[in-house]
Amino acid sequence: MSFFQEQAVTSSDKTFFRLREEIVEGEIPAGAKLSEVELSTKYEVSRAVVREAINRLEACNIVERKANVGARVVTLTAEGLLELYQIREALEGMAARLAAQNMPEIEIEKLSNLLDDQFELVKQGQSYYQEAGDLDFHYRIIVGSQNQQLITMLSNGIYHLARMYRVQLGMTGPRVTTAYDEHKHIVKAIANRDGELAEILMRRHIQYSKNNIAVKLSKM
Amino acid sequence: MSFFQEQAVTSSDKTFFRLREEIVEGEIPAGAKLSEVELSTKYEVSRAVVREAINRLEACNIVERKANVGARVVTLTAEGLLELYQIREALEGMAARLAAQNMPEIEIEKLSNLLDDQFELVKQGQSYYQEAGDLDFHYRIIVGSQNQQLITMLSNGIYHLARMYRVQLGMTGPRVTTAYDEHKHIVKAIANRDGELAEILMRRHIQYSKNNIAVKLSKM
DNA sequence: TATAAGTAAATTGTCGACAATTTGAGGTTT
DNA sequence: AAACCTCAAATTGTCGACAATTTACTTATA
Repeated sequence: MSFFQEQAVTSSDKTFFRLREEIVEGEIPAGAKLSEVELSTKYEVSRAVVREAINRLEACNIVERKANVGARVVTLTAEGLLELYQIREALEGMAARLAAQNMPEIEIEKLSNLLDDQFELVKQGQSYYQEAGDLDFHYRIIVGSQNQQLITMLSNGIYHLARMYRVQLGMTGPRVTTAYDEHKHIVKAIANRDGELAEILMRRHIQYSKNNIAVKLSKM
Repeated sequence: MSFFQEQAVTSSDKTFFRLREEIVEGEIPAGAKLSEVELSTKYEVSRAVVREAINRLEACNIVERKANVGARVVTLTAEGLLELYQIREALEGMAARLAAQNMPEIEIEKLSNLLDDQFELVKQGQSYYQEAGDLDFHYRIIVGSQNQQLITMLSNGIYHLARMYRVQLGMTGPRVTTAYDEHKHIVKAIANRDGELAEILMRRHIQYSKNNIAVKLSKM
């Protein structure tokens, strides 16, 4: 499930990862107060490491903090989710464009093979998409952009937040049907080194996801 | 010079702002080690405060930190600067598109008037651009997007880093000549509520800046 | 001499205690 | 009853000290 494995070396790292996991997966609900003393007793670490972990979560836009008052898990709104998808559209569109320029042939081939494998599952009736496969696809293209800052931005920031939104709004496992073909076309454009087309297709792909989510949200 | 004024309430805030200023403006040079004890004596605060400030700088991508070793100011490379401009192109392009959808008429008018004022200066021979005016222009469009996460991302993260690059690579006060016209056209597209054109023009505008910088870099 | 092992100094990571600020309850005044 | 103080409890912000780790120097050995 985790590609880019981050490894915890300090106690703060562990606390940060654990806290992020609990928030993203919904154990700690949206809007919840994060009490430093409470968490430090729960995790059996000092307040200082909890503080540092919370600071990092704030940097990820997962919690909001007010001076002298405290930190709360961000409250999720439909607008916030749509905003996030607009950002993803811009950044991942650019990633696809850059991947068409920079991604090594061998990586493109591996990505193509990955899709073929997934296609086998589709034929066998296993519903495309598992979320993991989708994540893997997007992540490989991001890495393929070879823009280090873009990679950091998307893997550290956006994805956890996006997953958090989906979990908390009850829309894990997005649309199953057409995404496979869209992925296919994107890879083809990258293989053809057609950056402009790759960007257009990726942006449209993300727009579809966004619309799909917007529809679900409007039924709530 | 500072639009979105952030106000420091805690001691950590002050230390963070001050440290960021010193780094961005080059008083603390690229690659410099940030010793916690040294800074805490220099600023006359505790190490905890300095630590928190450094953590925040890390979140802004202004310093890099290795566990049990310490934090250093990021070393600036030409590739890094170009990477940053690719990200700006994607995000600010999207911002322009959204501004065309969402920016209130009154704000568009104020932006247009701002450019007219600046045009007076150009006629009087005062070289367009001061950096401040350029920043103001871009910032207003970003805010006009009304995408809160995009606004946060660009104002907190990207801009300080971009300025830091320009200062340290000795390219403050970018190209003077054509930028005014480009700004004019972008505002016109926004006023016409033509998001697609606004995005294209903004992206091209940033590409020009990037190319301009790339040329300067190649002469070094 | 070059390499390796060992040790001391310096730096970061973690902790518990104290200071400053906010919050809420209770009482007072209009 | 509503608005406004007062004060205590709780929470966050800051601090100095100790623990763990890295770094650099010294010494030993091939």
